[in-house]
Amino acid sequence: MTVRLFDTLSGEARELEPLEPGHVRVYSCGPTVYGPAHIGNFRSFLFADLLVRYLRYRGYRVTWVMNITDVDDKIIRGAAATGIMIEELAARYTEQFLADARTLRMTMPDVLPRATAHIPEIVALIQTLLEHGHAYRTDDGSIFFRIASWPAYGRLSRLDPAQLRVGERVEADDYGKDDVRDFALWKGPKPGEPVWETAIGPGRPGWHIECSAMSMRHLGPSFDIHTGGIDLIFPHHEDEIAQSEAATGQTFVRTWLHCAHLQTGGEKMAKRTGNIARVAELLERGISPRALRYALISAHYRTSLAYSDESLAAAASAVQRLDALLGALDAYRQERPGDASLEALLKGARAAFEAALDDDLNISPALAALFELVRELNRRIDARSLSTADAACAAAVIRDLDRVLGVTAGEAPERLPDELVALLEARAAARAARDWAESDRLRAELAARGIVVEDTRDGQRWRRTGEGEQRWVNHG
RNA sequence: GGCGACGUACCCAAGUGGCCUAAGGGGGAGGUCUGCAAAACCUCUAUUCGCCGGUUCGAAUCCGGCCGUCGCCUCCA
Repeated sequence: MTVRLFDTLSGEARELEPLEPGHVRVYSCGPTVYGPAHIGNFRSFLFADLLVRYLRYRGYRVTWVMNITDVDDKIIRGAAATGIMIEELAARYTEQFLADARTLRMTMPDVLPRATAHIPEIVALIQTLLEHGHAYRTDDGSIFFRIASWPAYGRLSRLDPAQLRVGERVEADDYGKDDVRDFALWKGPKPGEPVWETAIGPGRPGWHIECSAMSMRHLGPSFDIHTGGIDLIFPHHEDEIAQSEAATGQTFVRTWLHCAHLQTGGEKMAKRTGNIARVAELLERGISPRALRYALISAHYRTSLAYSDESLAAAASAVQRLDALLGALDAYRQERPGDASLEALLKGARAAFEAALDDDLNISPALAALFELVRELNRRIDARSLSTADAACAAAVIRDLDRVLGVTAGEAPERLPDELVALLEARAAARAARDWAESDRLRAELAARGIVVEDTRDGQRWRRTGEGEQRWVNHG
């Protein structure tokens, strides 16, 4: 069994064969830190996270690089509008991004390179392109990539350069271009904009060049996987290929993976349409981060995903179903011989889970396999047909599969204040004495203090009421 | 205008020629279990896959047309 991934450039699914056997190098286009990212952005970051988690689950060593664009037109405008330095604005939203990423349990990339920390690499790349005749200067000190010098331009996006509509938003300072379709590698100095004094003159980097410079700096001139949103295919990734391959003469990226858009209200979630939701706002509304993560990763990455309050609620229920099972397995105690068919059940579920994800990260059948296992384990819990050791074994398998998904509750349960623990213990005692009136009174009292209690054959379990992060904790 | 994706139950969403009288999650309706509650389990909730033709022994799956939705075409994850 091998991992197959759908490559945008060739238009076909291909087996993953890392350049260096056993070691996969992945570059993901990360955020431009001009404001807080919305959850549509996070869909694409979490898709990359899922990829990395699965490859590691599969035993690959993975080097994952995600860039942070900390200088661009929007950041400059944003800083000017709020009267702060661009470094300050970028730092603020970089922090915000990292906080949101942690909230959503995104694996931390091995490297998070910032554009402003890679000016020498960017300049060197542009110098090479100038030397090879793929780039030219204009009067204002800008440097452009000459599309006409690169016949393969348009292959990734399947666009014919000759057919490209010339945008209406051509800036005044772009008039010096030889061809309106040429794109900026370096932007000449302008008042009020950051300027670097470099060997190619003063100015600042264009958007596309940073990804080429940073990916090749950290992963080499040729690497395995490059991810991003589908909207980056053109022009961003098309430009990356052109400038990188024109400079090195080598294949830039072996497999291009693109994540489809998050849809809400029937259209793409985008800042310009205003139909956005942000992680911090959802947290304030009491949404569980794990439910949000589940909602964003639970559909195949190449299909657009409908997001709504309803989809979020469905995700929350699905996550709670997993929580409830794990809680039940952890509390389960039964002296009896082991379940002879359990091993085959667990192996079968794992095999189905892996087969689905091997197939271009097809997560839907993987989740189906997981939930079929959940139902079967619940049946066996009800039937008391598992031994204590069986239950622990089953829980371990679920948690192992969750290394890929990252949606189950963490290991460290919350400690309740002593007075609430006392109430739980009093209730357990009342139940042991079959004093139902007292038991119900204590349940109501706990409920009034925000604690839901349930009774199982293996004792009480509790969790906090309301929205937000919830998990069942077994108690006696 | 050019290029592309998609249309499966109340919602989300797999399945891309026979194992489909169509996964899984959510929601809804009944039931079992339970002191009660919750959880869990069981049954039901698409004889049908946008519409119309065609190919085939056989199609949700292939082909053609039509209708509809969405995306990209130098801000974009």
